[in-house]
Amino acid sequence: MGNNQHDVPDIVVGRLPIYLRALSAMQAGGKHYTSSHELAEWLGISSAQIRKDLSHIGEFGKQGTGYSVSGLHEQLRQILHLDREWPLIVVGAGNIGSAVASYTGFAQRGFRVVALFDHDPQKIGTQAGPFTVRDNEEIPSFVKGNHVLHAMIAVPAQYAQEVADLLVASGIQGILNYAPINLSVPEGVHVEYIDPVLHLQKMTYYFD
Amino acid sequence: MGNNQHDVPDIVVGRLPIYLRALSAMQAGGKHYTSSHELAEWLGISSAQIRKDLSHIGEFGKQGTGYSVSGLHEQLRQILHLDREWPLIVVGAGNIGSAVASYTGFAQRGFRVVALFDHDPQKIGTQAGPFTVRDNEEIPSFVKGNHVLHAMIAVPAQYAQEVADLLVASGIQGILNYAPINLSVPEGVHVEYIDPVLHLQKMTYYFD
DNA sequence: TAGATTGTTAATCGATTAACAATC
DNA sequence: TAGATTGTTAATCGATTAACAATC
Repeated sequence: MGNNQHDVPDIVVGRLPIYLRALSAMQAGGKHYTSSHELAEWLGISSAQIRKDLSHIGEFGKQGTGYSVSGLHEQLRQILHLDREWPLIVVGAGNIGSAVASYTGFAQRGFRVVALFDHDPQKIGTQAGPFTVRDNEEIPSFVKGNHVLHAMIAVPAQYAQEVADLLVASGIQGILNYAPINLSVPEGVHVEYIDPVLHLQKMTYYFD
Repeated sequence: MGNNQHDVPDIVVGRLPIYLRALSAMQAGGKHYTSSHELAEWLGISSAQIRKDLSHIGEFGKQGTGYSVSGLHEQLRQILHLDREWPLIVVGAGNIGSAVASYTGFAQRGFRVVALFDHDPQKIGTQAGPFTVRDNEEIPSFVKGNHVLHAMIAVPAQYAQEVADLLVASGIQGILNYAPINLSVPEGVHVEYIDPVLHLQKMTYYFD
């Protein structure tokens, strides 16, 4: 009660999309109601954690009954600002960049790739899935002109920082970086990382 | 001193590959020594955390001097069992699976994709980068015959669980799942997840 | 030596879990 | 009503940080 949106811990914010994803799956499966216990089992976490997490953002359940799947889904969508479609650009038209730009999984979940950029004159102008590859030099005007806030970086590690600098200078506020390197960005710009090798290396510790 | 490998907290194990990655970058940059302070600034975490994390696995530094970049790099490689090359298979020869199978970033970091599988008769036998797509039915014999422990799942969400079941039955012990769905696997099998949309959705909470 | 930095201990901080009154 | 489940409080657990003696 009286939960200010801005005192939700980051770690909790990070789990809300996971809850949303589970609720989508339940909805697709025709389920109308669920409980913290069921969600917890589904996700392999504790039911107390789910109730506690949700309590940071509001009250969505009914004692004895649990949660309306579609109701909670809709609430989470609004809290995460996913009740709209966010445009997104991809920089880097190699294997990863092209694959990710063509990925069809964004549409249902609040995002749409609107352009694919590359630095290489050999690639500029070529077709990659539904996109004609644009010149990196067009990034600033494109980002400003289309009110784009999100970008994915899929260039080799040695170019990632300069691309990030260009993106930030262009007005990008959220970067998802596929290059295996840490970026430095100004306060206020969000960076997330995807590096499959880190995940694999984490597992090998337990192997042998 | 007397640190048993098995009392290293998971959360610390998860950071060791990040340290390793930073040390590789330093090494590539010709740096010979570093300190917990320098690493910390590089990674945006505290120096105390780095020293504390490393203390779980041994003593690698010298007072006054810090850490030998190559020395600590080598130690971490050994602790993470990356002093060998791990074979890896990819299931799903769509956009993402094909891109990831062709990704050249595995080789230097301990992994090598050795086969790409798909269920679709239209795809089996076709070429995807350096791979001829194999039939999913070959997975059990291939995994056993080649002592493969790691697999990446890059199939549509609705098939991911059955693929996971097949992989586990074949002897796979570590799964990196690109499908946006939670998998259930037996005790002892490691699962890691990559879902770019979760990262993007986490950021939009802070936007608007 | 003087300055720097480690590895470790103790203190702090924050996240997770357990428990239960409220109530559908 | 009786059974179930929420939202919340208090207890526990674990992770991070601060501080510093040891020492290169």
